[in-house]
Amino acid sequence: MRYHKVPDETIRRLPVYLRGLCSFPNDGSRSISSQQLAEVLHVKSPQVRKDLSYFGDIGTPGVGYDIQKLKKHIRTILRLNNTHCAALIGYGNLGAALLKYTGFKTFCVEISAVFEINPRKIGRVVQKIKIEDVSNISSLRKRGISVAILAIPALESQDVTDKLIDAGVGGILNFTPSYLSAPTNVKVVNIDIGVSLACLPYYLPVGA
Amino acid sequence: MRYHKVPDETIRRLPVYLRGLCSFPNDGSRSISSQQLAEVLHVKSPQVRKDLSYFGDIGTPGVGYDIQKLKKHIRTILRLNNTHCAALIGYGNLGAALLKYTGFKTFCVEISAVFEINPRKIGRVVQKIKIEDVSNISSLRKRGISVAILAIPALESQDVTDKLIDAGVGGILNFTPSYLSAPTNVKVVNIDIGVSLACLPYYLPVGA
DNA sequence: TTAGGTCTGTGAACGAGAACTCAATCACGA
DNA sequence: TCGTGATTGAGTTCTCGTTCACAGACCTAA
Repeated sequence: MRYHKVPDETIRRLPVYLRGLCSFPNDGSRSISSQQLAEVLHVKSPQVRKDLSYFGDIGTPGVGYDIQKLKKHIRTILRLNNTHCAALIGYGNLGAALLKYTGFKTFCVEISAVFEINPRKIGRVVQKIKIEDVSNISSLRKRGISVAILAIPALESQDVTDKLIDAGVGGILNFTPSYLSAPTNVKVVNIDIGVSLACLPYYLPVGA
Repeated sequence: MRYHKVPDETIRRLPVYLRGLCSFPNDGSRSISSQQLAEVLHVKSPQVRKDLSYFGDIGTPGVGYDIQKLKKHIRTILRLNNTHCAALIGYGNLGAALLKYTGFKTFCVEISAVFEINPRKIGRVVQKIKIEDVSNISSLRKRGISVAILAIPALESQDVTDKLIDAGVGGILNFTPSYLSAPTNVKVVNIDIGVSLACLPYYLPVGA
């Protein structure tokens, strides 16, 4: 693993590769070429090779990539070998949907704690998880939870973010429409649903 | 408006600018400089100027941008002047949350139709909207709905997408974890929640 | 009317990432 | 053992978008 800096875009594609591999017919051929993988995922084959080459020699020339080995390799790179526990902050409409969302399983991530500010929701048990007060966020460090999903109103987002950072959280998936200020060693990934939707009309044909 | 091609990234930032402007104190100063705007939105000021300059001379040198005029201008560019109606496909956990989501209002987009494949849900009325069968998607054209939000299982995503395209839909917000094949005149914006979350552990400090 | 300060618009430099290309490597069969 | 076909890994080129820097436009005030 020569240590050039790996582009963020590459990291973002790795889960896509992983999911593609998981849905690949496991029986039959044990190997897959960059071209085959590229076709399934709708990217270019040099892209696949370049992405994977950042992490050392994974494939074998003339053959391709061993499917099982590649899956394991990507999981190791992304640190998805053992199940990661995540905290969900905000049990509103979106929060409730995210808690039930099944798409995290592929990536060995599991929501194991839920926090709320609304006293009427605190204490309720949902999906076997007891909703806690946001003041309990400080306990995340000793519980070994270092990833958080933020699904609360914009107004409180920075306050809660500060609490999360204090509690040792190193990665935040931000569904709020606000910019979150955080130290460089904390990774924030933003999902701005409103903005994503607002872009669409621009691309509509002029008549519509 | 000299017609150089506008980068997608610029289009994506425009809604962010718009939201920033909306939350700006309307009273007092009527103008805002690129630097002020940049500070609020956490981007660089040349970026703001460049983005806006793609669409002609909007600001006035020595003064800045007239807030009201700029808002109107961005809305015009993004075609958000009059309310856009969108169709929601899939009333599962996520779909239900999206229907209640209030973040679309800022951008004058409103969900005005809901479709489902599950017969037990069809006919129910939610948020004043009657859930329809997916076969009704073909009626979207004459109803003037050209934007769709896709929140269904991955398996059916391409089928439904084809139906949407047949019905004249020109923009799709895709929450499914699948690649959607669509003609170039149809814009697909992907939100892959699983992938976004799966990226986070990579950035955690090595001990965690 | 003019001088000075402010801020935009834009061409040019810069940088990051994607695509291309090809030498090096491997499996396999003769 | 050697030759052939397939495929990777990585250096190079290309493309796109961001940042920079400055000329020119505008406002204000004297």
